[in-house]
Amino acid sequence: MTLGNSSLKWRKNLVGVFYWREMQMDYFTRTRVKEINSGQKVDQEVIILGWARTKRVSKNVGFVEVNDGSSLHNAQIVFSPPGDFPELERIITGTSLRIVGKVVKVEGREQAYEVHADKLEIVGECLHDYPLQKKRHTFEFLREIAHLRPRTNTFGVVNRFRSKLSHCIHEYYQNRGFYYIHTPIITTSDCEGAGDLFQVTTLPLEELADQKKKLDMNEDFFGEKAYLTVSGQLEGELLCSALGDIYTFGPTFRAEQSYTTRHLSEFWMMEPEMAFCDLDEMIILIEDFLKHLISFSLENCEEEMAFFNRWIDKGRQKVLQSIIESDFAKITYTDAVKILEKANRDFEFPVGWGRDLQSEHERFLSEEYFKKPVFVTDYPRDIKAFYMRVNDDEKTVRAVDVLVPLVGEIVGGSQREERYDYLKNNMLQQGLDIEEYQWFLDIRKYGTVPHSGFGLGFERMIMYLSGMSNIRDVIPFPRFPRSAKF
RNA sequence: UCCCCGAUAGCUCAGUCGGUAGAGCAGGUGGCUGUUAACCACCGAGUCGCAGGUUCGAGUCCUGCUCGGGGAGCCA
Repeated sequence: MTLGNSSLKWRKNLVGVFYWREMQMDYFTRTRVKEINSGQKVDQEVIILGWARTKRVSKNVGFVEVNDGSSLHNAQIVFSPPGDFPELERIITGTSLRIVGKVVKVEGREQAYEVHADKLEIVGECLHDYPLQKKRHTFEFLREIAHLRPRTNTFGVVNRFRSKLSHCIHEYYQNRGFYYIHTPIITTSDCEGAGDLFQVTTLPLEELADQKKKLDMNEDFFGEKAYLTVSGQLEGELLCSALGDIYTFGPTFRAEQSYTTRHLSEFWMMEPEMAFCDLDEMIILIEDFLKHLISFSLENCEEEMAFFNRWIDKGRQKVLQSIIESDFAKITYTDAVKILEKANRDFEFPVGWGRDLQSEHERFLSEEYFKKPVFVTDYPRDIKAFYMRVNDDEKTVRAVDVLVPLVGEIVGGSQREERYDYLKNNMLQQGLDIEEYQWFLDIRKYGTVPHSGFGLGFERMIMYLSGMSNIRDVIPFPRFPRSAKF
């Protein structure tokens, strides 16, 4: 294989750790497009490694816009005269290139800097059936070519934003003394109260199906039924009982048959768990945390936010700005029901104390009544999970959901039941096997402390910040029923 | 799992009353211009999602299936 004019002579260096080529791609010495467009390299000779986005060639001058993933913006490469660069003819959108040239500051053009090319090499040709055009594609089409869609403007922006926001989350918690915990992906608890699970097995299913034999789970890999986790919370509680403040941030799996714009079968969730922290204290943290993510986006992701504001959801920036300047709304479930009952509104589903809030109810509260994020607390005990702390009224639990316009529930959390007897009773009432969860009960026996935690849906947060309306478009390779390609 | 909508060129779509297929973009060729979603001319490109039915005749009407989209439930 030939890569442009560079030969592929590899040699081992003296240390024996690195390999490099003599006529290499200049990985370490190339200049990123982002640096060129920020004016750091004016009048210097640079090497650019990237992909052609568009080409315009005439008799006296030609232009190729090159993107290398470092930013939304392309470098404009100028070829003058085009006849000196025969490789130009072979360039179409998608072709990978190595260009050597000089950075020049220009006036009165769309871009402030250009690169006047001295040398052009084609690294990899792009076949003519390349499905990505210079024009806009529908997100539906791009989902079908998820292997190529990262090369588009929107998905470039989304993926860079995802990376920055992940980093921001780690930084936020690390700066506050939280420890990052890796909770298990494989679990044997079959009822964490958060939905259907994917079973993990090494049993030869097709063979067994033919034999019509009764399954002996003792022969499976773990000697019992195992699943992919639906939450790191239970293990998180154990760690928080030792380290004080911890957080998890990893993939989470739900096997529900959900076909909506805000559900995935595999998504990323961030779950902090705080010892000696009650619900009201946690709510202060949640609001500070969410506002931090918003102001981080506005201040440190200008390129991304400007793109979202222009192409995805006009006015997004203004909405976010107004949210960090005001307080979140905060009501109890009981008051929320009263508001909904008085709303004089024909809801499809009835409103009533003891019934769970439906999507349309949540939407009404966050999008119309409060028009901003709202904490809803103290839900009826019967509709919430066994581990939530029971209030003195014995009817409600110290749960909290954060509802936001556009996305719905973005955070769900609670103060945990730290009293051994209460927790045990709840578990019995909900039909859980006490023996299987003895480890979870044990921390209530040995120096129990009030503690609280919540889960933030990472993709939903990205949706909220960006205005992207389908969760399948804020994760590189979405998994949902009947779809796990790429 | 339930309800609604859709599937026509590589992409985005049009296709009237049932009469055998069109545009823009992309690609090719040529031209032109410091161009910038460049522009102009010409060219090639289609088992109209699949299977069956009604009809002299189906992209168009009917049935089933597949796939895609939206909504509901479940939740983050």
